[in-house]
Amino acid sequence: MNDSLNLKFAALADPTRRGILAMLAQGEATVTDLQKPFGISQPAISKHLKVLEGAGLIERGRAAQSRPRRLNTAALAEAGAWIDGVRQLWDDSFDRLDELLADLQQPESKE
Amino acid sequence: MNDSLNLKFAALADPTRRGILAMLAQGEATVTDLQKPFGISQPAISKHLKVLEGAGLIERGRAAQSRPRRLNTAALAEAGAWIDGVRQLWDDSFDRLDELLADLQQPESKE
DNA sequence: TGATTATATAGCCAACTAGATATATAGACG
DNA sequence: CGTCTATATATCTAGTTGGCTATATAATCA
Repeated sequence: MNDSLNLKFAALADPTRRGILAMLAQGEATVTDLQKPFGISQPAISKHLKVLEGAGLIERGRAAQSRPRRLNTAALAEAGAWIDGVRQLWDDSFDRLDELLADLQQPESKE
Repeated sequence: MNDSLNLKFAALADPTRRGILAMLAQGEATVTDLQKPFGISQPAISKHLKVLEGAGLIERGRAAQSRPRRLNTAALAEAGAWIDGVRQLWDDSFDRLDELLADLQQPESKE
């Protein structure tokens, strides 16, 4: 259970894949387009795209013999939501109450 | 260059580490505390903590013989900011102008 | 001091990953 | 049809990773 989140974060862990996502944020791009900026082989790009697609982060279109990729921002948002969730949990947590109390008990805190 | 972002996303790629972060979102915890929920060895936990600390996502305190870990939300926020940046880029992109135009040229769009 | 508790480190191994090259598939076009 | 362009798949390999057990360090306490 939540495997798709797992796939998303695993996909985001690679810098080349993040680069691909950044490129796709500016619009659709073909495999050949995507290959240029990174100094790696076409199969390597295709493999990365497969991972990204498996994570739902991108989608595959079709135009003539090319398969332009497009960003799926909703899937990206899910990863962002996990991060926000943890941060929110932290912000709302009462577990740090003792710290606050400790602070209040030392009125002459220098620094 | 931006290596620290890399470390953050790599750290987030593992489900156990995300679990640890989720636990720490509710307050400090020791290595022993953290070990319980996951069915893995103490050294495995320590290794994960080392990765998380290397990414700046957590910090190490000290209390008697224990080293309680605490979440660093600012570092987490940086990963979130990258995601938001890509989404923003997509939202603001003019590359999809043609789509809009195509839409406008079909006035009888139902729905 | 010696025993106990908490954590870290070392070394090992199986699984996975990112890259490469070689080859296959598929559509476009003359 | 054959050729070119675009992409996908197969196979291999070196490097990384996540887990383990065994052991080391470090602080506490009797």
